[in-house]
Amino acid sequence: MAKEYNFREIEKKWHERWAEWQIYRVTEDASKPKFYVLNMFPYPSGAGLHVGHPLGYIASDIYARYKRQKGYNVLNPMGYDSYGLPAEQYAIQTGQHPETTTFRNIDRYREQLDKIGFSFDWSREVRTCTPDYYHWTQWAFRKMFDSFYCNSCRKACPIEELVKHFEEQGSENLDVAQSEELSFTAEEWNAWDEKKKSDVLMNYRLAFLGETMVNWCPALGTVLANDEVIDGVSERGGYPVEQKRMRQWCLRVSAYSQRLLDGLETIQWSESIKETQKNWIGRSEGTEMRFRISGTDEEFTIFTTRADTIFGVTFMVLAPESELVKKVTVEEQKEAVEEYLKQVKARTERERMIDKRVTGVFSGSYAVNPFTGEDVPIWISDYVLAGYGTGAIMAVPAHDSRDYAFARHFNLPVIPLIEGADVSKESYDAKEGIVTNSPRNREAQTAGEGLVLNGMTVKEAIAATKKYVSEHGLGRVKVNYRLRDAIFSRQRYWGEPFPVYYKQGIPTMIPEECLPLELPQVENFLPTETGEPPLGNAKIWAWDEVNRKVTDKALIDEKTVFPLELFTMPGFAGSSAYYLRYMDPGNPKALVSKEADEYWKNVDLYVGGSEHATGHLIYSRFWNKFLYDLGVSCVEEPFQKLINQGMIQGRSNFVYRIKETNTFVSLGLKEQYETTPIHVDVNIVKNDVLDIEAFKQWRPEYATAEFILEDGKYVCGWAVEKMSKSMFNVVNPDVIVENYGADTLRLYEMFLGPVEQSKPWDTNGIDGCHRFLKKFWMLFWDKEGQLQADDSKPTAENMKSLHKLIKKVSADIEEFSYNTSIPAFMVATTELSQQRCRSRRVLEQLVTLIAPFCPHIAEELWEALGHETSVCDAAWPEWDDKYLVESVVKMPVQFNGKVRFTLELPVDMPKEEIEKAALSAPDAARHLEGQQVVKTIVVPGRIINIVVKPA
RNA sequence: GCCCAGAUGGUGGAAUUGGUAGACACGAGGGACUUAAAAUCCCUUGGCCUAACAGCCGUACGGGUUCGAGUCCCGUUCCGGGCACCA
Repeated sequence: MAKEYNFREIEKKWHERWAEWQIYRVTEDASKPKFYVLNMFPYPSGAGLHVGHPLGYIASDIYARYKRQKGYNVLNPMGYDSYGLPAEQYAIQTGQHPETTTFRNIDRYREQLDKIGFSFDWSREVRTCTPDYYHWTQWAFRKMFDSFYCNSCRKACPIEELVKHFEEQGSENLDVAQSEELSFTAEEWNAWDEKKKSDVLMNYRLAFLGETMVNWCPALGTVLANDEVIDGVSERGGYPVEQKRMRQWCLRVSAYSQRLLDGLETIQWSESIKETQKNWIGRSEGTEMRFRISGTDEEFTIFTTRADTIFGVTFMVLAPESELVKKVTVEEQKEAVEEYLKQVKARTERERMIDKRVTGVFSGSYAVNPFTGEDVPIWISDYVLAGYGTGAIMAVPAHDSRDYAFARHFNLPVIPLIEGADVSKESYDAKEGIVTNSPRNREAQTAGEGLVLNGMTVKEAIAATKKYVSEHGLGRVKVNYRLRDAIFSRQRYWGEPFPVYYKQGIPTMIPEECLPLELPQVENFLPTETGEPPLGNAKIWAWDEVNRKVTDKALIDEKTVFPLELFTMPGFAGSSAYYLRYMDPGNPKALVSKEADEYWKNVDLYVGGSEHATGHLIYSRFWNKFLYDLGVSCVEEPFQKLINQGMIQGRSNFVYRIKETNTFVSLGLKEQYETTPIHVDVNIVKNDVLDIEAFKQWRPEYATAEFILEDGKYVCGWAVEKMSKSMFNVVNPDVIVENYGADTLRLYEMFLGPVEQSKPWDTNGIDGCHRFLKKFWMLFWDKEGQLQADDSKPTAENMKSLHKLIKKVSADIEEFSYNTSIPAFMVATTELSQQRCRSRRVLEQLVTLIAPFCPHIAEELWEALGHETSVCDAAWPEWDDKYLVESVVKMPVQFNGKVRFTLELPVDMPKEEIEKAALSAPDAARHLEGQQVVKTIVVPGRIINIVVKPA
């Protein structure tokens, strides 16, 4: 009897053995180099895992196992991002408490993950919703509150330093990140009361309370961060989002804009993600210029990247929210302006996006162009954003399409400044060409005497204007970033509570010793449309408890009960530094110990979806940079290399019902009838052929269905769609594991295509991978089911097949092209099988090679080969080019000055020798001496390819 | 509108980075074994022409560089992703 590949038994056995051996537990080990592999941890959603989820986990698990075999001490942890909107929405929809559903979902996830055979060190698991974890989320927030960002030293510093500065110099000589530029003296500062000082400090803290325009989502009952809003609706649920002015906790992410940008140059991420982040940060170099309001001494500042177009300014525009609006609005225009402001306010973000009509109103005032002395009208329009630059612009309709549209609509003049630019139909926006009309005539130039741009290229003109402006005190060179501060509070229940209480209205941090501040139990955790936080429903005792804890320690001076902050933190709070916690998960004294952090440093390989490009991947980098400034994290960038696995889409199947009947027609014949396509569960379809009996039982209304078949089969149609329950195209990995085994699932997920590419799941091809594993298995057993490994010397052919495979697989794993390794395994298996390879040495190495991909079968065979330890610790084999004839370098050679050769020579011939020999060779034969010609390729013309093999 | 990535058989996808395009797998067709089915194994499978050998055409489209282009350059079309009154 041949020995059967009983994957169910094998996988069960090894799951138990791994648990018993604690094989995946890692500790810091200075004798080995470290390697940190990390997956983006999942939200434990109610639907459980589908086959798309494990894709990235499998890819990283293969890498982790490979690195371990290469001798690294590998950290490969897993945990759950269990606070936040998705978990809470699921709880609300199913009418349960989020804590109940979250923990149940986690258990379900764990069960599913365990079946796939990952090498996670579960002893390091973290859950963001447990107090011993969010202790450190609150702790970091506290630290941010107590810090400001110093621009000149390019780092976060303790707020005490800033207070000291204020006491001594007021706001003089300050170069720090701030919400708005404030100006006060030391005397003023010292005279202010606590409340006022607190308010002023909010302008500088890295975590601060800010009165800002927020994305308010009434349906979700909470505010959302910019990255959580897509096309004017919420990312979760697609509910409408409106702009609302609210007092919110914010993180001063913008302080780190430049460092976030610079850091991108030091990490190995895909170009597209880096590009996305660069766009999101949106650095733009320009000039700030001051304009005087005509007839007054008042000045205001604008920002422009096209300082060279100063002579083409025909009007100015203020954002409707700008504080200047009041100042510039004259009596006669007051009514019109107020009407316009009302109108703007009534429009939601979404309406503004869809309807891009040109709107605006004249303020009645004029600004003086500092270069020409001309008066230009000041307008108010919502095409200028309050939050970017200074909320005011100089409009140059000839060279900016938005200004152009505005000018044409309100009939304002257009003055072209580039030679040959035709602005009769549209503006000329390109930053190229020769400048003219600048200035238009000498007399017009009063204040700006000396600045002549005519004849310059646009680039030269920008530089010249910048120089002139800063030298003459008309403004300054300025870099602006589009990156906004993150809104950090949510009016929801299921999140980290803020470690904040209000002392006489002053937001105050709960002392470090009193952390964590635990989330209280509440009866009603539903969000409200008005924004009243559900934490307000907490029973008094829960809050009292916290207060007592704080007061008993005499850490606050009065025995009064102070109100606590009722907002909770957003989903990204817990996921921003979890990779540090994995290094030292149980530590009650610190987020991570110095020793653990210095050993593991940062994540070497991070695997996850690209949808987090402007969310988690920005926040985490910001958070880590802050901790780096604090000296908590010893590496500035948290994720050295990033791989974005593609999404697995669903492959839906359809049946075609003939209209108004219960008869279904097969795909090939459907054109003859009028039909309606209906989604059919992909689990009752195999290779697009419908299981008719299963279909009849699927739904009661199909029990009596009739079918028009082709070739005796019912063939279904198919389409690629999102994997979702409603499309009946969800494939559960448990089912695959049950039918084919985890090793087949792992192999097939990788075989499906490049890891980084999105692709539909199609169970059809899985048989091929399963067949391969059977063949692989049979390589080791004879007809009687006996292990057929002996100590015979491997043949040259054996070695060639093996080393070809080692080389290919090693290179593929390093490059994450697992999909091309699998064919190599198939070819090698076939070759070794044909060669009737029995050599223990060869078979053992073969097992170690497949171990990262299919650990269960590898363990079983490794044990059968007589090993008592796990294959996880078997050394990764090295290849030797001497066995590889195909491994060659190609080198074009000039032959007799006329003929070119491409010589394919073994790699082990030193490069210098080839070159020397080739260049001096009177004929090619000299290279071929003592070597056997295996293949000669003569391309019509003059090219010869020669493949040689050492004799 | 701007930026990024891509387009190869019926399908998923290979191609040592400028050197015999289509590896490997699926699907399809044919065959062996079997009472039969499953499983397993073998052969064929880009298109056209041919009895066959051979030959010609083929990597979205149009040009170019090169002895030689799926690969490099220029232009066009299409699909995907990101940003978007960001001055």
